[in-house]
Amino acid sequence: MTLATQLLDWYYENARDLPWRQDKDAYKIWVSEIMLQQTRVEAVKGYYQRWIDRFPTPAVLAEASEQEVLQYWQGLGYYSRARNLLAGVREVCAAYGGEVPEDEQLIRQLPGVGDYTAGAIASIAYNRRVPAVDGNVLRIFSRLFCLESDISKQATKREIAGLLHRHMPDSSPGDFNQALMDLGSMICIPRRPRCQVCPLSNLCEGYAREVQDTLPVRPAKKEPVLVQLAAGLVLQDGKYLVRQRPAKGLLAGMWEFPTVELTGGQAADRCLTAVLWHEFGQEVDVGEEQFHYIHIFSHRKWDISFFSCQWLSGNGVMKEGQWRSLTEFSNMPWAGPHHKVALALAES
DNA sequence: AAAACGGGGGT
DNA sequence: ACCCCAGTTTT
Repeated sequence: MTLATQLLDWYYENARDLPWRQDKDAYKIWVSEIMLQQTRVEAVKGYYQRWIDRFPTPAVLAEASEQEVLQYWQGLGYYSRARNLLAGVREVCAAYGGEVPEDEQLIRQLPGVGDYTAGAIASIAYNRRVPAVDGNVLRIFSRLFCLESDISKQATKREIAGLLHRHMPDSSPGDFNQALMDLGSMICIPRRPRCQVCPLSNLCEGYAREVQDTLPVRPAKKEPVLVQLAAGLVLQDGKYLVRQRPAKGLLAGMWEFPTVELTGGQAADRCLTAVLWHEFGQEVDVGEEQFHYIHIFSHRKWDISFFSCQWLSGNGVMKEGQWRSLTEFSNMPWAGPHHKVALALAES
């Protein structure tokens, strides 16, 4: 019995039934792999089905507008993935006749496709014997071989890619890679791995040494930065002032209620008034603070106050931004969870 | 080599 | 609260 045999035997008995495992269509595998980058399986399922219903083939997606594509991505995060996927699909239609190339190196050239995703697509859709090193593989192999090097380091990833490649079977390399995903999801989980029911426990050096709970070794976490924002719900004639974020950076291209970063502890209402005047050339009457909302993600912490505003004089010229009803705004790709909250507030 | 990039679910 | 996820791109 080899590692691959033991793993595949377990996989064929215990494989998860996932929407993107219905067939081996390379485009569908591609879509699923992009959605799954840094995103949980449970979160992806609904988005994937909706996406395939609307964009069933590369040709259909290539014809769609970026705004609509972003809308279908709304809430999934990392929006550059959607842009890259759209650009990549257009490239496939233009350069490869709408068929995803079979060669891993060519797949790797597509925007948004890194080493992992190229390996996953090539192995799953085209049965190529290429490794796909993701967080699951790093965790599983660091335990299997008791590797104590930092898995965020490039050298560690290369080492594990080599080990993985050595252990891949000649047949069903795609199943092998997917089996590692399922093992990492159900058995070799980050905390308190279920070694008692693991099909590879007899091969696992980490388990033998009883150090599986200390692996893998990750980099020390960094302190989040606090960013204080004030957001305005500026109303005129039943429509709210919204603007589009810059094409690069945080939440690129997403629509939002106007916000202003508060530095040095200024009063939020005065600061918001000044920015609205500066950006949109008109005076507003900032009302009472509505509530306070805090959102945290990996490296930043947003502390946001919302204000309701009345648009005053009608003389100024709006330099940027648009007026939208709440319904219209809801149908645009909008930024972040704080605007979900703002929408709920505005609707109440 | 390190930072930037979202959001959600598990514990 | 904290962890961390089917990672890639930019700096």
